[in-house]
Amino acid sequence: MIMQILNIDNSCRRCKGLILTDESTGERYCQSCGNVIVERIEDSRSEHRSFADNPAGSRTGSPTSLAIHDRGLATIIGNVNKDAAGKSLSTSMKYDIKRLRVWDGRSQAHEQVDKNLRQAFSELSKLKDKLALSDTVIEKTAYIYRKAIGKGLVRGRSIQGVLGAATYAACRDAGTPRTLNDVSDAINVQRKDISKNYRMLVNKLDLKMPVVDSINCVSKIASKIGLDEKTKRHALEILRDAKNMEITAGKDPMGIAAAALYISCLKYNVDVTQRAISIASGVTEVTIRNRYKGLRDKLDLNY
DNA sequence: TAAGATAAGAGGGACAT
DNA sequence: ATGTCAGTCTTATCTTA
Repeated sequence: MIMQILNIDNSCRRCKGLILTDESTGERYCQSCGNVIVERIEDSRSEHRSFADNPAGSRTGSPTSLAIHDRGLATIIGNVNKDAAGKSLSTSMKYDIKRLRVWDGRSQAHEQVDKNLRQAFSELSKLKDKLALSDTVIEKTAYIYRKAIGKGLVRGRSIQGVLGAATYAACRDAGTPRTLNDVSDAINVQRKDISKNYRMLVNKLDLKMPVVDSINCVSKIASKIGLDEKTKRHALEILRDAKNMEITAGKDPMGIAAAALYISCLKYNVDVTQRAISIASGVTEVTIRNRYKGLRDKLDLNY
């Protein structure tokens, strides 16, 4: 329902408004009505294929990325004992090159580390699709994962567990609203493991994580259910008041956002059930009710 | 069928031992 | 390091309108 096929002319089906892309969240949304079209961002980097008028083909080589095990910069020392001019090498030179070759091989393989990265980044590209993550988040995830490997934090833990944690951390850092449950479902690792690894990463790598803002959560939920702009705005007002009264601390931001939206729906007589909001937000109905009660009592709302 | 109530259980932070 | 405690959230079940 909320997902629509993207029009060829890049305009919103509902109101013909211009479609914009939010680089940080990877969401494509309508400029005028806020309707989220599809939560996926295509890789907009240059393509690497040869053209008829450029038979040599590669202009720049493959793009370098942290999310490739060797960053796309692999270099191998060949196995032929010839120099650049094709002449055979001297005996002493052959020896030196042999030594080089050994070390080159070792650095290529990086023993376990390189294997680990290969596997991790293959998982990461699957995650990118499942969670509709932007390139920014992917690079950030790869960066965090590399740091974790470098500190030997992956040893004794599952690759997927740590990668999931790195992904979650990258999302938090980029302000892309993905919950532990989102990541957990996508990578098929128990939520508690991701969360445990996430805290470990934050600790050991001294990551500075911004607190999840319930305001970001509102638009995520609202677009999933397809609520209009007016309802959304009122929910944001409720959130602002709630924050001023300091009744949001220690609560799940997603839960607060869900409750604020629910209240907003009641006010404008929008026919949305707690269940619908619960599914869209990933928090249970009970939690929504609790937050709803809390907000209603503290803010003197009479509906 | 949606909303409200209640209880049991899990996980994590704060704090003391 | 380990244990306890208060507070939060989830799951499950029952009642109410």
